[in-house]
Amino acid sequence: MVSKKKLDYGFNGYRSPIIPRAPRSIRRRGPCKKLEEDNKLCAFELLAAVAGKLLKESESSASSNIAEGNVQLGISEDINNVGQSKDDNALKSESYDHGSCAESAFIPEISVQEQNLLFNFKGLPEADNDSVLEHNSLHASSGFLKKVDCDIKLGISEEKSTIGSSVCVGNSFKNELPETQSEDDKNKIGDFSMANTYTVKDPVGECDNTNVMINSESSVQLPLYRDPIPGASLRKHWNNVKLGIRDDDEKSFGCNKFSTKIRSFKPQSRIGHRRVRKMVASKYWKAGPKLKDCELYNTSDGMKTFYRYRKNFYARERYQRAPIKKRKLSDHSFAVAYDQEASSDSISNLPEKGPRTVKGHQKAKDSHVQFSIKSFKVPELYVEVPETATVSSLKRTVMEAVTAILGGGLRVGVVLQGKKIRDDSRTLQQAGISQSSNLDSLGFTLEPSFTHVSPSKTPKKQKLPLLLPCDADQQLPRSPATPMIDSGISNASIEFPLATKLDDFNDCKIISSPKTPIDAPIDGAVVSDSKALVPVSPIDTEAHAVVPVNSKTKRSELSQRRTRRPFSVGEVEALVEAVETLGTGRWRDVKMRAFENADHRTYVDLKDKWKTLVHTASIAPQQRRGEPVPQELLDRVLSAHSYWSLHQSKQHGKLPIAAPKIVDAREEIVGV
DNA sequence: GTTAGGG
DNA sequence: CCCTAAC
Repeated sequence: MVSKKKLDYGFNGYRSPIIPRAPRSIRRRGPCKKLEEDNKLCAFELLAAVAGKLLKESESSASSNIAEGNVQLGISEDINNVGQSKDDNALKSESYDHGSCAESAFIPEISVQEQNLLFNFKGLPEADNDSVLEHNSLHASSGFLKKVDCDIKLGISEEKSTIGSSVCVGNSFKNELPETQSEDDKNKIGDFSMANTYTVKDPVGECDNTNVMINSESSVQLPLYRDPIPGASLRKHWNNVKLGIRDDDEKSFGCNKFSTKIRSFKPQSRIGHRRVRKMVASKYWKAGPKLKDCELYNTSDGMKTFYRYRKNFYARERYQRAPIKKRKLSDHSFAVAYDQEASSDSISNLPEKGPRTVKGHQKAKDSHVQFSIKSFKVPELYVEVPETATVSSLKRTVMEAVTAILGGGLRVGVVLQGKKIRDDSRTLQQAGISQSSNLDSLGFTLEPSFTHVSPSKTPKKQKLPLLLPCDADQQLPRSPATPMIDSGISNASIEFPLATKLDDFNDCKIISSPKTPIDAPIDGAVVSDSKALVPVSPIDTEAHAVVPVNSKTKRSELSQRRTRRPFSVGEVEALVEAVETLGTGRWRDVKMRAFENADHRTYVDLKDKWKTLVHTASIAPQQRRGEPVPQELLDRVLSAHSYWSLHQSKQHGKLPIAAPKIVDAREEIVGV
């Protein structure tokens, strides 16, 4: 075997050849397998079926009592939970086992360590202070039949000494289910309620200070696609994300307002219906008229993104054969645990306050404005599961999709009057955010910070630290957020509650109202019929502002271009080394050999790098840019390149080219 | 899933 | 780096 022979390729001596594996080209290649897709059922259909059924059945029940019932259910349930360990407080997946809303998944519960959970419901003492607890199902329901809003506020007030930022996570859902409802449905709804509710022991007590609890009108949404019309889009979103201001007159309707807003900005629409109809053949779905209107975001870009995710899922699965444990919602993963800093920086709104970029920086006496973010809408997710998959499997799949999005890294952006506030060090005052000014124009955005989904195949490999605490043991599709990108909250473990709102169901209808004319175009643009659903992409406000109307930088989507990670000299060397040995055309092997642990370097990257190296080596040094690569390496690049060009690495397991410089020293030896 | 190349 | 065709 030639492989064992030592070949002298240069003056530098031998290099023990490595026995390369047969080139992939001659390795067996399985026939195309591509039907998984065919065999898979659109998860939506499944979900839709459930939802549709639910709705259908509920069409005959009265909703008014639902409202009340909800609250009660919620409360009772919650009460039981209160006092339990935080783990117990954590979301229970079971909580949403019932009635799934295809449209969105909500993670109703919240588990915040050591936090105070405030469940506002009618009757909640709002007096002792200025806190304004708005919304509330009961209030709302009384005023608006059929609407039930349960808001949960998580008051994170760490001894007033800290920022006392409180994030109120409200999961408001409205049941606009018509008339009556079967017992079953009630139960379902009840479940939602329960899930959504988390209660409170000491309602306002904790807020008993000068803090003003701002109504959580804030809603942050990750739009699936970018709105072609910048301004419009922005406005849309921002408006929805405004901070609630205490308003006694309206306190009871906070939720309603909120929901309305949310609806208003759903891009959606008609196309959505169409799409749904197409996608979901389910009779149930059809049976659920209300659902019809649910919007489905869909764009080719989004789909792409999705596929990207999916790819990852697959990849992960492949490497982590171990069953993916259903993630326990209980761990802080999805808990609405906002890092203090993060929350304070991006979520809280303090009227008059000094610098507050640092936790604990505040004076206790500062008055705070607390506002809650009712929910973060989870971008549309698209999952596919075989018809034969188990429900559990479906759940897991959805969970993974969600996790991929949330876990991929999100950061919060603050937008004020259409402008993104980037300077994190500025105080709210400096940034122009004060209660007296334009809270209405204040908005928050969720931006994906995961620039790439790491194709990491080595689960064991440790991920970047900035991930959530629970990250370690989680192999779920979570990509290490790129640190650089994560500037804002890199060290924070922020978890956005997924919220699945019943709200969405109802929204559907309301949504249909031609909210933003601008939506139209969008809809029109949506053509893809494929069932992909996808994670939405957050809008890049900045881009919006600047991009011309047609601009549709696909990049702005979720599928952001990975951050550039220039190869270091060391990497180049490793690459050269590997290629010298393995030859070109075997990038996967090169990857394994030299970049096994570099999750961010895919074999494609290596291939590309090699390509550029060859180019670089071919051009005059003056024309080269970037970190200079030692000429020596470039020489080796050329040598190896020419060598392997002559000896197709594919033909036989070739020998490595050992010596730099003198490449063709003895090519013939390689034969055989 | 990999490769090879164009973009 | 991305995207894709081709394998």
